[in-house]
Amino acid sequence: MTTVTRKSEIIQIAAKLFKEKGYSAVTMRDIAKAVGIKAASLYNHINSKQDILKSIIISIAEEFTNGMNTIKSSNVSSIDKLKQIVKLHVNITSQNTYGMASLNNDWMHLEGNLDYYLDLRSKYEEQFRSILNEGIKTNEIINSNVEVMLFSILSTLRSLYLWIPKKEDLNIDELSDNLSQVLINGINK
Amino acid sequence: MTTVTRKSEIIQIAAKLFKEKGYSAVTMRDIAKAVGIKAASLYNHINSKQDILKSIIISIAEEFTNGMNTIKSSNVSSIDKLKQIVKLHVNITSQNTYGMASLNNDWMHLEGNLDYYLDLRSKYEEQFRSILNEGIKTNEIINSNVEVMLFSILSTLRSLYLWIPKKEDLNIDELSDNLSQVLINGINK
DNA sequence: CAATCAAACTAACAAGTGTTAGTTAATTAT
DNA sequence: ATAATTAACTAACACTTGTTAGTTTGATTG
Repeated sequence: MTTVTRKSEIIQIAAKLFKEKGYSAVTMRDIAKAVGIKAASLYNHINSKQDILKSIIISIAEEFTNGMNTIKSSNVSSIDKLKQIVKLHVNITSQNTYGMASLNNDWMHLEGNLDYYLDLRSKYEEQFRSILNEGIKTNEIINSNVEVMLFSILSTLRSLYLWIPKKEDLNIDELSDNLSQVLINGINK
Repeated sequence: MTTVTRKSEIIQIAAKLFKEKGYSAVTMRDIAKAVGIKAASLYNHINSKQDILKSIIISIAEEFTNGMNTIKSSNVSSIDKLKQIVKLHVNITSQNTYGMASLNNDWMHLEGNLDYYLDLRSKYEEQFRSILNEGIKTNEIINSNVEVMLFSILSTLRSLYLWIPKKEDLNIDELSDNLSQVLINGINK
Protein backbone atom coordinates (compact mmCIF):
# COMPACT_ATOMS: atom_id res chain seq x y z
CA MET A 1 0.00 0.00 0.00
CA THR A 2 1.52 3.28 -1.11
CA THR A 3 0.35 6.14 1.08
CA VAL A 4 0.18 9.48 -0.68
CA THR A 5 2.00 11.66 1.80
CA ARG A 6 1.71 15.41 1.98
CA LYS A 7 5.36 15.57 1.04
CA SER A 8 4.90 13.64 -2.18
CA GLU A 9 1.87 15.76 -2.98
CA ILE A 10 3.95 18.92 -2.60
CA ILE A 11 6.70 17.53 -4.80
CA GLN A 12 4.24 16.55 -7.49
CA ILE A 13 2.57 19.96 -7.50
CA ALA A 14 5.98 21.64 -7.55
CA ALA A 15 7.02 19.52 -10.52
CA LYS A 16 3.96 20.65 -12.41
CA LEU A 17 4.79 24.29 -11.75
CA PHE A 18 8.45 23.70 -12.63
CA LYS A 19 7.35 22.30 -15.96
CA GLU A 20 5.23 25.35 -16.74
CA LYS A 21 7.67 28.09 -15.73
CA GLY A 22 10.99 26.48 -14.83
CA TYR A 23 12.53 26.03 -11.41
CA SER A 24 13.86 29.55 -10.99
CA ALA A 25 10.64 31.27 -11.94
CA VAL A 26 8.55 29.30 -9.44
CA THR A 27 8.51 30.68 -5.90
CA MET A 28 7.80 28.88 -2.69
CA ARG A 29 4.71 31.07 -2.44
CA ASP A 30 3.59 29.80 -5.85
CA ILE A 31 3.96 26.21 -4.70
CA ALA A 32 2.21 26.93 -1.41
CA LYS A 33 -0.73 28.58 -3.13
CA ALA A 34 -1.10 25.62 -5.48
CA VAL A 35 -1.07 23.26 -2.51
CA GLY A 36 -3.51 25.45 -0.61
CA ILE A 37 -1.33 26.45 2.35
CA LYS A 38 1.10 29.24 3.27
CA ALA A 39 4.71 29.19 2.12
CA ALA A 40 6.12 28.73 5.61
CA SER A 41 3.96 25.64 6.10
CA LEU A 42 5.76 23.88 3.27
CA TYR A 43 8.76 23.58 5.57
CA ASN A 44 6.86 21.20 7.83
CA HIS A 45 7.23 18.70 5.00
CA ILE A 46 10.27 19.59 2.90
CA ASN A 47 13.71 20.92 3.77
CA SER A 48 14.18 23.46 1.01
CA LYS A 49 13.24 24.41 -2.52
CA GLN A 50 16.47 22.82 -3.68
CA ASP A 51 15.49 19.59 -1.95
CA ILE A 52 12.27 19.46 -3.95
CA LEU A 53 14.22 19.71 -7.19
CA LYS A 54 16.59 16.99 -6.08
CA SER A 55 13.71 14.69 -5.15
CA ILE A 56 12.19 15.18 -8.58
CA ILE A 57 15.27 14.75 -10.72
CA ILE A 58 17.48 12.20 -9.00
CA SER A 59 14.81 9.54 -8.60
CA ILE A 60 13.98 9.67 -12.30
CA ALA A 61 17.63 9.68 -13.31
CA GLU A 62 18.17 6.55 -11.26
CA GLU A 63 15.16 4.90 -12.87
CA PHE A 64 16.79 5.43 -16.25
CA THR A 65 20.10 4.11 -15.01
CA ASN A 66 18.50 0.97 -13.65
CA GLY A 67 16.48 0.44 -16.81
CA MET A 68 19.52 0.87 -19.02
CA ASN A 69 21.55 -1.58 -16.94
CA THR A 70 18.86 -4.20 -17.34
CA ILE A 71 18.62 -3.66 -21.08
CA LYS A 72 22.37 -3.59 -21.56
CA SER A 73 22.87 -6.97 -19.98
CA SER A 74 19.87 -8.61 -21.64
CA ASN A 75 20.56 -11.25 -24.23
CA VAL A 76 18.80 -9.86 -27.31
CA SER A 77 19.78 -8.20 -30.60
CA SER A 78 20.93 -4.59 -30.69
CA ILE A 79 17.78 -3.54 -32.49
CA ASP A 80 15.68 -5.17 -29.80
CA LYS A 81 17.70 -3.35 -27.17
CA LEU A 82 16.89 -0.08 -28.91
CA LYS A 83 13.23 -1.00 -28.88
CA GLN A 84 13.48 -1.64 -25.17
CA ILE A 85 15.12 1.74 -24.65
CA VAL A 86 12.22 3.37 -26.46
CA LYS A 87 9.81 1.52 -24.17
CA LEU A 88 11.83 2.60 -21.14
CA HIS A 89 11.51 6.26 -22.09
CA VAL A 90 7.83 6.01 -22.95
CA ASN A 91 7.07 4.23 -19.69
CA ILE A 92 8.97 6.56 -17.37
CA THR A 93 7.84 9.69 -19.20
CA SER A 94 4.18 8.76 -19.33
CA GLN A 95 4.23 8.16 -15.59
CA ASN A 96 5.85 11.49 -14.77
CA THR A 97 5.73 14.09 -17.52
CA TYR A 98 6.19 16.93 -15.02
CA GLY A 99 9.30 15.44 -13.52
CA MET A 100 10.77 14.77 -16.95
CA ALA A 101 10.49 18.46 -17.72
CA SER A 102 12.57 19.30 -14.66
CA LEU A 103 15.11 16.65 -15.52
CA ASN A 104 15.47 18.04 -19.01
CA ASN A 105 15.39 21.74 -18.28
CA ASP A 106 16.38 22.35 -14.67
CA TRP A 107 19.16 19.86 -13.97
CA MET A 108 21.69 22.71 -14.00
CA HIS A 109 20.05 24.15 -10.90
CA LEU A 110 20.93 21.11 -8.84
CA GLU A 111 23.35 22.25 -6.18
CA GLY A 112 24.50 19.33 -4.07
CA ASN A 113 23.83 16.62 -6.63
CA LEU A 114 24.89 18.14 -9.92
CA ASP A 115 28.03 16.03 -10.26
CA TYR A 116 26.11 12.88 -9.42
CA TYR A 117 23.44 13.68 -11.99
CA LEU A 118 25.98 14.48 -14.69
CA ASP A 119 27.73 11.23 -13.94
CA LEU A 120 24.55 9.22 -14.33
CA ARG A 121 23.75 11.02 -17.57
CA SER A 122 27.12 10.55 -19.21
CA LYS A 123 27.17 6.87 -18.28
CA TYR A 124 23.69 6.45 -19.69
CA GLU A 125 24.75 8.03 -22.97
CA GLU A 126 27.87 5.90 -23.04
CA GLN A 127 25.86 2.70 -22.69
CA PHE A 128 23.46 3.88 -25.37
CA ARG A 129 26.41 4.60 -27.66
CA SER A 130 27.91 1.19 -27.09
CA ILE A 131 24.63 -0.51 -28.02
CA LEU A 132 24.69 1.37 -31.32
CA ASN A 133 28.32 0.43 -31.92
CA GLU A 134 27.57 -3.20 -31.25
CA GLY A 135 24.70 -3.07 -33.70
CA ILE A 136 27.05 -1.76 -36.35
CA LYS A 137 29.52 -4.55 -35.63
CA THR A 138 26.81 -7.20 -35.93
CA ASN A 139 25.59 -5.63 -39.18
CA GLU A 140 22.18 -4.72 -37.77
CA ILE A 141 22.71 -0.98 -37.96
CA ILE A 142 24.05 1.15 -40.81
CA ASN A 143 27.68 2.15 -40.50
CA SER A 144 26.91 5.85 -40.35
CA ASN A 145 27.88 8.57 -37.87
CA VAL A 146 27.18 7.11 -34.42
CA GLU A 147 26.97 10.49 -32.73
CA VAL A 148 24.31 11.67 -35.15
CA MET A 149 22.28 8.51 -34.62
CA LEU A 150 22.63 8.76 -30.86
CA PHE A 151 21.74 12.43 -30.85
CA SER A 152 18.78 11.97 -33.11
CA ILE A 153 17.18 9.13 -31.17
CA LEU A 154 17.93 10.54 -27.75
CA SER A 155 16.62 13.99 -28.62
CA THR A 156 13.33 12.50 -29.65
CA LEU A 157 13.05 10.36 -26.54
CA ARG A 158 13.98 13.25 -24.27
CA SER A 159 11.28 15.43 -25.78
CA LEU A 160 8.54 12.90 -25.12
CA TYR A 161 7.44 14.79 -22.02
CA LEU A 162 6.27 17.61 -24.28
CA TRP A 163 4.13 15.46 -26.55
CA ILE A 164 2.71 12.70 -24.40
CA PRO A 165 0.43 15.04 -22.43
CA LYS A 166 -1.19 16.19 -25.68
CA LYS A 167 -2.36 12.70 -26.50
CA GLU A 168 -5.63 11.85 -24.90
CA ASP A 169 -6.35 8.12 -24.77
CA LEU A 170 -2.64 7.30 -24.82
CA ASN A 171 -1.77 3.75 -25.75
CA ILE A 172 1.72 3.21 -24.40
CA ASP A 173 2.51 0.10 -26.43
CA GLU A 174 1.19 1.59 -29.64
CA LEU A 175 3.22 4.76 -29.16
CA SER A 176 6.35 2.74 -28.40
CA ASP A 177 5.89 0.66 -31.53
CA ASN A 178 5.24 3.71 -33.70
CA LEU A 179 8.29 5.46 -32.33
CA SER A 180 10.55 2.45 -32.76
CA GLN A 181 9.33 2.10 -36.32
CA VAL A 182 10.09 5.72 -37.19
CA LEU A 183 13.37 5.93 -35.31
CA ILE A 184 14.76 2.66 -36.62
CA ASN A 185 13.32 2.43 -40.13
CA GLY A 186 12.80 6.08 -40.90
CA ILE A 187 9.87 7.55 -42.80
CA ASN A 188 10.99 6.76 -46.31
CA LYS A 189 8.82 4.45 -48.35
CA MET B 1 28.53 46.75 -43.32
CA THR B 2 27.10 45.35 -40.14
CA THR B 3 28.28 47.39 -37.16
CA VAL B 4 28.47 45.46 -33.92
CA THR B 5 26.59 47.79 -31.62
CA ARG B 6 26.83 47.74 -27.86
CA LYS B 7 23.18 46.71 -27.82
CA SER B 8 23.74 43.64 -29.95
CA GLU B 9 26.74 42.75 -27.84
CA ILE B 10 24.61 42.89 -24.69
CA ILE B 11 21.91 40.74 -26.28
CA GLN B 12 24.43 38.16 -27.40
CA ILE B 13 26.04 37.95 -23.97
CA ALA B 14 22.62 37.74 -22.35
CA ALA B 15 21.66 34.91 -24.69
CA LYS B 16 24.73 32.99 -23.65
CA LEU B 17 23.84 33.39 -19.98
CA PHE B 18 20.21 32.51 -20.66
CA LYS B 19 21.37 29.30 -22.28
CA GLU B 20 23.46 28.33 -19.27
CA LYS B 21 20.96 29.13 -16.49
CA GLY B 22 17.67 30.07 -18.09
CA TYR B 23 16.06 33.51 -18.33
CA SER B 24 14.68 33.66 -14.81
CA ALA B 25 17.91 32.65 -13.10
CA VAL B 26 19.96 35.32 -14.87
CA THR B 27 19.93 38.74 -13.24
CA MET B 28 20.62 42.10 -14.82
CA ARG B 29 23.68 42.24 -12.58
CA ASP B 30 24.87 38.94 -14.05
CA ILE B 31 24.52 40.33 -17.56
CA ALA B 32 26.21 43.59 -16.61
CA LYS B 33 29.15 41.81 -15.03
CA ALA B 34 29.63 39.66 -18.13
CA VAL B 35 29.55 42.78 -20.29
CA GLY B 36 31.90 44.59 -17.95
CA ILE B 37 29.67 47.44 -16.79
CA LYS B 38 27.19 48.15 -13.98
CA ALA B 39 23.60 46.93 -14.15
CA ALA B 40 22.14 50.41 -14.42
CA SER B 41 24.32 51.15 -17.43
CA LEU B 42 22.60 48.41 -19.39
CA TYR B 43 19.56 50.65 -19.59
CA ASN B 44 21.43 53.09 -21.81
CA HIS B 45 21.16 50.41 -24.48
CA ILE B 46 18.17 48.23 -23.78
CA ASN B 47 14.70 48.95 -22.42
CA SER B 48 14.25 46.03 -20.08
CA LYS B 49 15.25 42.45 -19.37
CA GLN B 50 12.06 41.37 -21.07
CA ASP B 51 13.06 43.32 -24.15
CA ILE B 52 16.31 41.38 -24.39
CA LEU B 53 14.41 38.10 -24.38
CA LYS B 54 12.05 39.37 -27.04
CA SER B 55 14.95 40.48 -29.24
CA ILE B 56 16.52 37.06 -28.96
CA ILE B 57 13.47 34.92 -29.58
CA ILE B 58 11.27 36.76 -32.04
CA SER B 59 13.96 37.38 -34.63
CA ILE B 60 14.83 33.69 -34.74
CA ALA B 61 11.20 32.64 -34.85
CA GLU B 62 10.65 34.90 -37.84
CA GLU B 63 13.70 33.44 -39.56
CA PHE B 64 12.13 30.01 -39.27
CA THR B 65 8.81 31.27 -40.54
CA ASN B 66 10.42 32.88 -43.57
CA GLY B 67 12.49 29.79 -44.30
CA MET B 68 9.48 27.52 -44.07
CA ASN B 69 7.44 29.73 -46.38
CA THR B 70 10.17 29.55 -48.99
CA ILE B 71 10.46 25.79 -48.68
CA LYS B 72 6.71 25.26 -48.70
CA SER B 73 6.24 27.06 -51.98
CA SER B 74 9.28 25.55 -53.69
CA ASN B 75 8.63 23.13 -56.50
CA VAL B 76 10.43 19.99 -55.30
CA SER B 77 9.47 16.59 -53.89
CA SER B 78 8.28 16.25 -50.31
CA ILE B 79 11.44 14.40 -49.34
CA ASP B 80 13.53 17.24 -50.76
CA LYS B 81 11.44 19.71 -48.79
CA LEU B 82 12.24 17.76 -45.65
CA LYS B 83 15.93 17.89 -46.49
CA GLN B 84 15.64 21.63 -46.89
CA ILE B 85 13.95 21.91 -43.51
CA VAL B 86 16.86 20.02 -41.97
CA LYS B 87 19.25 22.46 -43.63
CA LEU B 88 17.19 25.39 -42.37
CA HIS B 89 17.48 24.19 -38.78
CA VAL B 90 21.17 23.39 -39.03
CA ASN B 91 21.91 26.78 -40.58
CA ILE B 92 19.95 28.92 -38.13
CA THR B 93 21.06 26.90 -35.11
CA SER B 94 24.74 26.88 -36.00
CA GLN B 95 24.64 30.66 -36.34
CA ASN B 96 22.97 31.21 -32.98
CA THR B 97 23.10 28.30 -30.55
CA TYR B 98 22.58 30.60 -27.56
CA GLY B 99 19.47 32.16 -29.01
CA MET B 100 18.05 28.77 -29.91
CA ALA B 101 18.31 27.74 -26.28
CA SER B 102 16.15 30.71 -25.26
CA LEU B 103 13.67 30.00 -28.01
CA ASN B 104 13.33 26.42 -26.86
CA ASN B 105 13.36 26.91 -23.11
CA ASP B 106 12.30 30.45 -22.28
CA TRP B 107 9.56 31.27 -24.76
CA MET B 108 7.00 30.99 -21.96
CA HIS B 109 8.55 34.02 -20.28
CA LEU B 110 7.71 36.29 -23.19
CA GLU B 111 5.24 38.83 -21.90
CA GLY B 112 4.12 41.13 -24.69
CA ASN B 113 4.83 38.74 -27.55
CA LEU B 114 3.80 35.35 -26.27
CA ASP B 115 0.69 35.12 -28.44
CA TYR B 116 2.62 36.20 -31.50
CA TYR B 117 5.33 33.61 -30.84
CA LEU B 118 2.82 30.82 -30.27
CA ASP B 119 1.08 31.79 -33.47
CA LEU B 120 4.31 31.56 -35.47
CA ARG B 121 5.11 28.22 -33.88
CA SER B 122 1.76 26.58 -34.50
CA LYS B 123 1.75 27.78 -38.11
CA TYR B 124 5.25 26.42 -38.59
CA GLU B 125 4.22 23.04 -37.25
CA GLU B 126 1.12 23.08 -39.41
CA GLN B 127 3.17 23.66 -42.55
CA PHE B 128 5.58 20.93 -41.53
CA ARG B 129 2.67 18.57 -41.00
CA SER B 130 1.19 19.36 -44.37
CA ILE B 131 4.50 18.58 -46.10
CA LEU B 132 4.46 15.16 -44.44
CA ASN B 133 0.84 14.58 -45.47
CA GLU B 134 1.62 15.52 -49.03
CA GLY B 135 4.54 13.09 -49.04
CA ILE B 136 2.20 10.33 -47.95
CA LYS B 137 -0.24 11.22 -50.69
CA THR B 138 2.50 11.11 -53.35
CA ASN B 139 3.74 7.79 -51.96
CA GLU B 140 7.13 9.16 -50.93
CA ILE B 141 6.55 8.71 -47.22
CA ILE B 142 5.23 5.71 -45.30
CA ASN B 143 1.58 5.91 -44.33
CA SER B 144 2.31 5.83 -40.62
CA ASN B 145 1.27 8.10 -37.76
CA VAL B 146 1.94 11.64 -38.97
CA GLU B 147 2.09 13.12 -35.46
CA VAL B 148 4.78 10.65 -34.43
CA MET B 149 6.84 11.42 -37.52
CA LEU B 150 6.45 15.15 -37.03
CA PHE B 151 7.28 14.91 -33.35
CA SER B 152 10.28 12.73 -33.93
CA ILE B 153 11.90 14.88 -36.61
CA LEU B 154 11.07 18.19 -34.97
CA SER B 155 12.34 17.09 -31.56
CA THR B 156 15.68 16.21 -33.09
CA LEU B 157 15.94 19.46 -35.01
CA ARG B 158 14.93 21.51 -31.99
CA SER B 159 17.64 19.90 -29.87
CA LEU B 160 20.41 20.77 -32.31
CA TYR B 161 21.43 23.75 -30.19
CA LEU B 162 22.61 21.31 -27.53
CA TRP B 163 24.81 19.24 -29.80
CA ILE B 164 26.22 21.57 -32.40
CA PRO B 165 28.45 23.44 -29.89
CA LYS B 166 30.11 20.14 -28.95
CA LYS B 167 31.32 19.55 -32.48
CA GLU B 168 34.58 21.26 -33.18
CA ASP B 169 35.32 21.65 -36.91
CA LEU B 170 31.63 21.61 -37.75
CA ASN B 171 30.82 20.88 -41.36
CA ILE B 172 27.32 22.21 -41.85
CA ASP B 173 26.60 20.41 -45.10
CA GLU B 174 27.94 17.10 -43.82
CA LEU B 175 25.87 17.36 -40.65
CA SER B 176 22.75 18.21 -42.65
CA ASP B 177 23.28 15.23 -44.94
CA ASN B 178 23.92 12.87 -42.04
CA LEU B 179 20.83 14.08 -40.23
CA SER B 180 18.62 13.82 -43.31
CA GLN B 181 19.89 10.31 -43.88
CA VAL B 182 19.09 9.19 -40.32
CA LEU B 183 15.78 11.02 -40.02
CA ILE B 184 14.45 9.90 -43.40
CA ASN B 185 15.94 6.44 -43.85
CA GLY B 186 16.42 5.42 -40.25
CA ILE B 187 19.33 3.47 -38.87
CA ASN B 188 18.26 0.00 -39.90
CA LYS B 189 20.49 -1.86 -42.32
C1' DC C 1 -8.48 13.84 30.80
C1' DA C 2 -3.90 15.17 29.89
C1' DA C 3 -0.11 14.94 26.95
C1' DT C 4 1.80 14.60 22.52
C1' DC C 5 2.29 15.68 17.87
C1' DA C 6 1.55 16.92 13.11
C1' DA C 7 0.55 20.62 10.34
C1' DA C 8 -1.20 24.75 9.79
C1' DC C 9 -0.65 29.81 10.91
C1' DT C 10 1.47 35.03 11.44
C1' DA C 11 5.39 37.84 11.43
C1' DA C 12 9.66 38.86 10.21
C1' DC C 13 14.53 38.55 8.36
C1' DA C 14 18.35 39.49 5.25
C1' DA C 15 19.52 39.24 0.70
C1' DG C 16 18.57 39.95 -3.91
C1' DT C 17 15.38 41.71 -7.78
C1' DG C 18 14.47 44.99 -11.96
C1' DT C 19 14.49 49.55 -12.62
C1' DT C 20 14.81 54.85 -12.11
C1' DA C 21 16.99 59.28 -11.07
C1' DG C 22 20.56 62.13 -11.27
C1' DT C 23 25.47 62.88 -12.27
C1' DT C 24 29.90 62.81 -14.74
C1' DA C 25 33.30 62.25 -18.22
C1' DA C 26 34.46 61.65 -22.89
C1' DT C 27 33.42 61.89 -27.63
C1' DT C 28 31.08 64.00 -31.74
C1' DA C 29 28.73 67.67 -34.37
C1' DT C 30 27.83 72.58 -35.29
C1' DA D 1 34.89 76.69 -28.82
C1' DT D 2 30.49 75.40 -27.61
C1' DA D 3 26.69 72.48 -27.63
C1' DA D 4 24.82 67.97 -27.83
C1' DT D 5 25.11 63.24 -27.35
C1' DT D 6 26.72 58.83 -25.66
C1' DA D 7 27.68 55.76 -22.20
C1' DA D 8 29.41 55.05 -18.08
C1' DC D 9 28.72 55.80 -12.94
C1' DT D 10 26.55 55.98 -7.73
C1' DA D 11 22.64 55.72 -4.99
C1' DA D 12 18.39 54.40 -4.11
C1' DC D 13 13.51 52.65 -4.70
C1' DA D 14 9.85 49.34 -3.94
C1' DC D 15 9.16 44.68 -4.21
C1' DT D 16 10.11 39.76 -4.07
C1' DT D 17 12.92 35.95 -2.62
C1' DG D 18 13.84 31.61 0.47
C1' DT D 19 13.77 30.71 4.98
C1' DT D 20 13.30 30.88 10.28
C1' DA D 21 11.00 31.59 14.74
C1' DG D 22 7.34 31.24 17.49
C1' DT D 23 2.42 30.25 17.99
C1' DT D 24 -2.13 28.01 17.41
C1' DT D 25 -5.24 24.37 16.30
C1' DG D 26 -7.14 19.91 16.05
C1' DA D 27 -6.52 15.19 16.19
C1' DT D 28 -4.36 11.04 18.36
C1' DT D 29 -2.46 8.55 22.11
C1' DG D 30 -1.36 7.05 26.97
